[in-house]
Amino acid sequence: MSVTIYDIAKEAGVSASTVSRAINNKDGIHPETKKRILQLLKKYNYFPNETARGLVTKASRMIGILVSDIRTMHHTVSAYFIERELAKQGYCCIIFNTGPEDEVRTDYIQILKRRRVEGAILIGSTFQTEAIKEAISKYLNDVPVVIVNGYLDLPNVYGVLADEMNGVSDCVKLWYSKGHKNLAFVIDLHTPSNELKMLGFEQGLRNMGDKRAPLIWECESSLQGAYEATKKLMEEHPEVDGIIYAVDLLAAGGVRALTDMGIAIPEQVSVIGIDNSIYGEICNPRLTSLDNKLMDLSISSARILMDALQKQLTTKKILVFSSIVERETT
Amino acid sequence: MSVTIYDIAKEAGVSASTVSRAINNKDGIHPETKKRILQLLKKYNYFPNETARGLVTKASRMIGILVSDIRTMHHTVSAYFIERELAKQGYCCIIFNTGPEDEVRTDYIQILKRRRVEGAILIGSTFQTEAIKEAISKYLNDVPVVIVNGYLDLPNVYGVLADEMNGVSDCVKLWYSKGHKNLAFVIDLHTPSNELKMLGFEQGLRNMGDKRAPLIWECESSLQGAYEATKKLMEEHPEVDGIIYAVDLLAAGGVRALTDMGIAIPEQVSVIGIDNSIYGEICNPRLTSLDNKLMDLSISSARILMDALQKQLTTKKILVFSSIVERETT
DNA sequence: TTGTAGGCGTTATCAG
DNA sequence: CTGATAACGCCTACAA
Repeated sequence: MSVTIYDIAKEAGVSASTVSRAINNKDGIHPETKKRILQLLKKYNYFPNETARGLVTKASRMIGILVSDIRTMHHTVSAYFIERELAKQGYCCIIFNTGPEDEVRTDYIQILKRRRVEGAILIGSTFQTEAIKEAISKYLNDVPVVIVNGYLDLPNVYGVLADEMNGVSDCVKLWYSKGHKNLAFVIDLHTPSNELKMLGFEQGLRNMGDKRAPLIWECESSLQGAYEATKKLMEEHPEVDGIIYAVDLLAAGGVRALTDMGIAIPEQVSVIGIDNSIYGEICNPRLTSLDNKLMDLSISSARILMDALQKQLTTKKILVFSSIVERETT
Repeated sequence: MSVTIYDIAKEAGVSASTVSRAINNKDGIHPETKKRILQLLKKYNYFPNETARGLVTKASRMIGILVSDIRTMHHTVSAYFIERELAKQGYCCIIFNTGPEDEVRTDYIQILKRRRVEGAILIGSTFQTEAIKEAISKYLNDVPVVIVNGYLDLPNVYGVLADEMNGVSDCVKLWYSKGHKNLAFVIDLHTPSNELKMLGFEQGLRNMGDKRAPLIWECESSLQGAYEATKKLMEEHPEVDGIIYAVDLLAAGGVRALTDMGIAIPEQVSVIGIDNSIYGEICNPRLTSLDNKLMDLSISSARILMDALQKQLTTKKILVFSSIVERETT
């Protein structure tokens, strides 16, 4: 089908090895010969078959990316920066949307193995499960694996985590400084990441000397879910004057509910989201949000993977600090 | 490194070909032998090297996806559905964020060639340029290529397009029926897709018998850009009572500007976005939007690629109808 | 039913 | 400086 190194060799009247030398510009080849070959390569639009090349060099130069659903805003952003960073280093990414189930994810881990990826990045704390740990140690134990916002204790696994726990704790502190002391935390999925945020919420309250039971409020994982949950929350707990949502999208639904109820934001109820995403800017009033530094997190993940690939010892686990971006809802 | 077919063969006391037969469950192998081999495969966590396999079967089972920037909401959605559809068929996607420049994109097309992808999907009308056409005919002429929302006249290129032109024209009609007749179209990038929307706007006006010059308003491609442009638009053209934005994100910025100016939506100014994205639902009031059926478009793209791969003749170019989803801004 | 031999497109290691 | 030759891991005749 495609033109091979042999076709070029024949045309140039040399051997395949000489052509190979020209392609990979190794020395030990006559400049004239090289020039002649290079012209032919261009003439025939020759491109080396990376697959064949990888077979002998034992390097696929492919990285596997697993993500639950790339449409989730913060995962999209991660995937973007990771791809950019890896492409810069000449790697290419094969991406799979795995959904939430461990069995399906295990299948994809096997697929990555078959494709002989040189490394993998799992985006999201939900990959932090026993089943995934087992799958990695069984099928993907000979290449570095980085988890974005998660970690598994395995020799070849690295973790880059957002310090959302302290971030949320800081949010509580901010509210106290503004006189908002009846706080609620609205959570959708109980992912490891969200659990940590919740912990931060509880710790924040304790730090402020609040002895009451923290008000944790469950909601469906959607704009509408947050809308309804917020309405119910305010009906049952009219004293609430500060709500933090596990992610910006939920906060947007919450803001809408409060607005519809005629509740003044931020005077009567102050609102904070998490992710510092575009959602927060579309929201009216504009959302104050905990910036978990997704870009840094993602780029670091890619870099750590690259370091691990070059056998440079890197930290197994790093933490990236979060910071509050204040807008109009606080 | 990884265990090979030979390792298994040696352990099982058979030849490599017998192992191969067991793996690809071909007949002409003793059930007992097969069973024994299968056990060993499991025991050693053997997985065939797809790369090596691809070399001989001449099938990489990889599809290349090129997208300007996957963070752009409608492209994210496309990439998601395309990946899901292709994965279902056992293909894996290698994705690159190319940015807008033709030279860079040409480089990526070459990379796809080197990787010997079996097909490619280019997401976005901006791939509809002469330079890309040339690159495809030069480097990627032996595999099917599908353009999402675009088309190039090349034997191996297929196009799946949203009928946004008629969609926008329908928006104009809708407005007329509601008595809004001083309309404006706000555009950021002059992509082929946006140009078509603009054409639809102009045609819609003509259909209504409007002889005035259509009011086309330029803006920067961001939430803030749309915000500022809208303010200026309303200052210079206070008579405007209907604005359609090239994409939802811009419309969200516009809605915000109108709200800040104390303009009643939709009574005083009616607003329509395009894409029917989550942005429209976060926006307050909720955005009426032209649904360009991105999901259908994307799934069709993947299906057409699959059909083309199986040499089933498919239409070179299909059109998917858009429809208006009315919410609170009209 | 099984094994042998050859080849997929490259690179690497030797000789020459 | 250049050319055989042997891998890389797998599949597919063809032969046994």
